[in-house]
Amino acid sequence: MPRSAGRQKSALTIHDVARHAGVSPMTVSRVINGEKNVRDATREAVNAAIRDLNYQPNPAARSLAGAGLIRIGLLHSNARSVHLGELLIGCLDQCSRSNIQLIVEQCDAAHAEAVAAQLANSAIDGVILPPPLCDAPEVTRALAASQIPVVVVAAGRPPADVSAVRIDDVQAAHEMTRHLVGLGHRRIGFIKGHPDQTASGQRLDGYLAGLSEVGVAAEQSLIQQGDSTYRSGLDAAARLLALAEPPTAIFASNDDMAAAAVAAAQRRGLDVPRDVTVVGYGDSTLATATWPELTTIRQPIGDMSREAVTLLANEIRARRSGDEAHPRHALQAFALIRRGSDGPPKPP
Amino acid sequence: MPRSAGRQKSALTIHDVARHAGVSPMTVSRVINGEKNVRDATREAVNAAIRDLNYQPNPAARSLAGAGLIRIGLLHSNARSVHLGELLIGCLDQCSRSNIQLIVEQCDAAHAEAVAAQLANSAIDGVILPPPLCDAPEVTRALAASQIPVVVVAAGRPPADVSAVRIDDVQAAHEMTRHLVGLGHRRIGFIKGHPDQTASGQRLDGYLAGLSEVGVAAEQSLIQQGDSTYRSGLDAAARLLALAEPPTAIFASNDDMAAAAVAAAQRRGLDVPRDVTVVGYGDSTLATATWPELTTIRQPIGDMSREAVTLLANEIRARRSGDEAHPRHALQAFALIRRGSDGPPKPP
DNA sequence: CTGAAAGCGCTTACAG
DNA sequence: CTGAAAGCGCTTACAG
Repeated sequence: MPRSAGRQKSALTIHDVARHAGVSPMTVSRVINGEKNVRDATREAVNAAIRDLNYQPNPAARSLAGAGLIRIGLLHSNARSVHLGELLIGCLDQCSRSNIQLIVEQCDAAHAEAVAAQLANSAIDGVILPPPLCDAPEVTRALAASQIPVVVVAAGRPPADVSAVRIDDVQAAHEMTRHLVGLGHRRIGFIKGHPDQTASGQRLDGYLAGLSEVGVAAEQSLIQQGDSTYRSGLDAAARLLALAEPPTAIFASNDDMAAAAVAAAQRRGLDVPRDVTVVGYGDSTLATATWPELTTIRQPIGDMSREAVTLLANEIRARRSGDEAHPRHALQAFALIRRGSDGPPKPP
Repeated sequence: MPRSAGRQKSALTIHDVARHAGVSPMTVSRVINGEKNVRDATREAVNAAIRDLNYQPNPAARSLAGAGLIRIGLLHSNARSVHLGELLIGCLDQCSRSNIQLIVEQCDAAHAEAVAAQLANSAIDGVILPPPLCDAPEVTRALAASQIPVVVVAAGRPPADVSAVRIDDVQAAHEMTRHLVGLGHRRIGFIKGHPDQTASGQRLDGYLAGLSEVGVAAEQSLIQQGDSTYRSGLDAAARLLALAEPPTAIFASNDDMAAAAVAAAQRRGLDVPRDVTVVGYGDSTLATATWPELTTIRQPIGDMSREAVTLLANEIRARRSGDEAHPRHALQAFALIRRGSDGPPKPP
């Protein structure tokens, strides 16, 4: 008898994979869930079968049979953020691998308590907090009050009592400064980010370390305050370039402000990078949506999101099985991405 | 024996409701699904029990047992796209409402066939195609060959045989042109988008219509070809501004090129909008990550994504129940967002 | 380290 | 109009 019309074209199941690999369905399940007690040879055979057949586990079945679906909330402050796309791709990817349900919610710091209450009430097991929410004490406090585990992503100095995934902002900014010095720059301007974001301070520290490493004294006039927006970068860069002895390079602590610094330089008739070098930080979508494209520090937001999901899921599982859940801090590798906005200082 | 620690707090089931109402679980299922053949009295008893117990059906169980979970694929060409965040937010939102699984996959037009094959193989029921994939014939053709229903989002001229959600690009560009004319502009430059994107042609048509409406003849030199990138906008705007009689306003057919046009003007020492007006199209994240912020046409990408999911789900359900599925074309409202980059022409 | 059995909560297909 | 049986695809708990 044929399958009824309403039925889906039947997808592959764990049994197909088991048959293909010559093991039991149970073993396939173990491999899928990354359990320990499987011989390497067996594991590889199963993985090969999964690849061959292009098998994908049925999430409904996993939730139904499993120890309870994990539901993770991703709070963001702004749907227009330049990092949101990558952030979502990473979270989604890891969630689908681990059969975790992702609930995405918009949240202003102002309504943190209401949102936390709602999350607690709708059976959310944990929350991921990207910038700038990761640095909003109202939000982390409200979540802590509701006993909801949290992992902050890309915070400069994450609170000790919540999990975090980040890059070493001090090191990264240090390396960028070293790169600039290596190019021959000695007068390097710096544009600080929003004072509430803990990463801003870390990046400044890295810049300072890079300078002192080669015995260059920091100069107050070369360090200008921005607030992470394009507009603030424009003003800060203008101040820098109007200096009696302007910098030969400008290091902005995010890409928005770096793009603005490029614009500010060009407005004064300066060519980037021939007349002045400009570098950014973050490698947001903006870094390649400008000209010249920005030399910048790549924060691997996608991978950081993936790890955040994993950390959070582990913490949730530990809690469910009654174990104590210790917050973990993970550091990921950054990279200096060289594009078109940097070069040696202009010969006098 | 107690439930194992790992198990979630067990929720109410259809059996609890059945017992409470004095019927079989099957009857409860019928009531929940609004089937016809249930006596009114029985139906009411069941509904009362559902209310009394505050019962909520388990979605995982329904998907597993039922006519099959709907799985929708979202194909994107680039994780760094400035629209991806909003697009994902919209799809995710609608999918969670309708108990649909969203699978996000990266796809180059070059590997369209491989991706289509993989999707067909992994039991994806339908695919959403945002720009620029919506205009890639290789992709739509490969999907059609695999019999996978498609809905394209934000295509200028969607193929007649696939569903589509879009705004009226001709009208929108027409309205923007009318706005510029209303401000007093008569020499309006236009930067065309990538020739492969069907929306580019539509936007040009709207611009032309707006001009002819007030009896202004189109001028070839005022219409410059771009390719939708920032870089191309820079060059096109430079050509426009170098004209013997330059335009008093520039209408770029996307925000990337508009941001570039602003930069090009500023590089020539022109103030935007005092010396020259620049407007964009799309309201991408870029529109507010520049200065002045761009006056632009808002494409409601979030809502368009939501509707795309709904359209696709309906088409999938129709197919499954053996009905013929007609592609539908939905038009959403655009809006002219006025920000800081437009003004009246500079008095001579 | 691996597998056979039972069952997650619901719906389908059939029988009355 | 209603119900008893089987099964969706997976995981848990147990046994070896």
